[in-house]
Amino acid sequence: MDGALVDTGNGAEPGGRAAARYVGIAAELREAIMCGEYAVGSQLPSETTLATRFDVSRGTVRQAVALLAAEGLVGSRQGARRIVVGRERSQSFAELNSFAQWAQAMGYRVSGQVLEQRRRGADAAEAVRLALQPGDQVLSVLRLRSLEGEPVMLERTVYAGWIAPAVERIPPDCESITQALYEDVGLVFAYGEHLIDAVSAGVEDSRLLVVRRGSPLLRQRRVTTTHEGRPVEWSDDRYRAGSVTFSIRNSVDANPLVRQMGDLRLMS
Amino acid sequence: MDGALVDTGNGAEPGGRAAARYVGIAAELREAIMCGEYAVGSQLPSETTLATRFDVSRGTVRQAVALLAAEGLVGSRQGARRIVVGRERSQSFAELNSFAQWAQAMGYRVSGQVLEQRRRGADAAEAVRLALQPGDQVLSVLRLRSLEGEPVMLERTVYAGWIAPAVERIPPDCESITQALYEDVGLVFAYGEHLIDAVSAGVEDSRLLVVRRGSPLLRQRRVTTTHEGRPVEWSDDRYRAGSVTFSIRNSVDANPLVRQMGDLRLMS
DNA sequence: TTCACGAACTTGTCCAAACAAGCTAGCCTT
DNA sequence: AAGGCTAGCTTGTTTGGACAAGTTCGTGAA
Repeated sequence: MDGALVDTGNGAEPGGRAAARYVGIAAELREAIMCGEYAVGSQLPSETTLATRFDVSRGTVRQAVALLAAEGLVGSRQGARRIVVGRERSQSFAELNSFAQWAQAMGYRVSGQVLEQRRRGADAAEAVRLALQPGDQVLSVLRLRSLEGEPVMLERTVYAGWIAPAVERIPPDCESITQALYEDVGLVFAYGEHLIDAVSAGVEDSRLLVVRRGSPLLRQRRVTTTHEGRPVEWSDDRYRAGSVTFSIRNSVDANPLVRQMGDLRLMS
Repeated sequence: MDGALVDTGNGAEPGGRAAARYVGIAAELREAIMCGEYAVGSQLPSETTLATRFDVSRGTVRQAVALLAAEGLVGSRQGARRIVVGRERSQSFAELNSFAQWAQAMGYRVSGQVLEQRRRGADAAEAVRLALQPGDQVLSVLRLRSLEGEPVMLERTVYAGWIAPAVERIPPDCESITQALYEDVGLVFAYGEHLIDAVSAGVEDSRLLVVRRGSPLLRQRRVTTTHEGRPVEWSDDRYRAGSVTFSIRNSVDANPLVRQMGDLRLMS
């Protein structure tokens, strides 16, 4: 018996085939929507129809359309046919997390440069974010990212000590840190939490991004964790105004985004 | 026979009971997570265990945890037990769409004031966003929203002509337009698409929000549509820096947010 | 003509079962 | 003691069926 011991190494090779049937069905439907075969505002075929067409059970069709719903492409109400609500697709997690992977997917020329890198002890706030003890060793990195040669983003990242050696092995002009860490030590950035707001450019910001002091920057602060929930990095990324826009599609019963209160005391 | 003709008007009464079993199970698990019963980073019981405990099939348990996964509370990998990755919950769609409903849920005193309101013809861009013909009648509204008495957001909204009469019936100091439209004509804002970036305060912005000209504002542009996919409004909301932060939780295989390219030509 | 009713359709919820695929921990060999 | 292997656990995928609940639209009555 058995017979299947092939290679237990890892099943997550890039470009690997997606075995699941419903993923394929979702892809076909997505393609049809993006091609305009199903216009925005129009109805999708019923689940039963699709089940027959693809020769699967209704459950499998439901998984496929659930995927599209999560991407914000289709909406549904009980009793009524599903409708198409959008055309562009939300891309993968990598886009939010890796500047390079996003830019490359969009076909832009991207570059990055480490300006500063040093080990130090974690302060109280960093310790909380990274689930460390205050004073534990962390690696602090300042990186400037450019698109088409123009500096567009300044990245201040703090890595947890346990991943620091791998980060230090990365060449200073590496484009995609995410990818480098995956290839080097197999680290996968699996979960992320992101805070987005607007701030004015400080002295360092304005000098490196080549903008006037006090000019608006879009700030994305994020914590990234592994599959096991272990925090890897805490980062403060600042984009030049106009260089990047975040986009969210949501529906009445599926909403990933939350507004949070700032500190009113700091405002007056 | 039958007997259920109560009111066919709408089935979405606030506070209505959620019949679905899996919603209740999700609520119980969510509660346990937020109470710290399952710590961040720890494992959830297995699906089989939960199925036994709640006396339902595994499929139902899977629906419940899928809900939690969509909220960003738990993560999972095939073969390994599900883990808790976060504690705060993403709230409902209303939060992203309705300033008032968000603020009220957070317990803040919120107010709003219409500063300007007039009908006019839609320009080309508006026509596209609202699925109208250029020149079709729209209602343009300028609203100032305040939190705890402080002006924090300036809202420039364009409503499609067909909803304009209902909007005009709303009193100028109404707190929640979303709620007013629901109560008046039963309109439900079902889907939304949002673009988030940073801009400098213009002349009008700076005067009304009481900030210096050129100071950073967080901008949220959005299109909202009905259940049927019909666009209702197109809005440009600008928040004082520091007053509001957007927050997103995502995972490697569920990501609602997309970064978009700005126009590099406008930057130099 | 208008409105209420109901039949047909469609999505939502739930179950029970089976197998595939990945993970973990403990056992056993080296 | 270190390391490889396997058994058992756990999540992922899929099927087929059943009923509930909401929508749509045509028919028939007022």
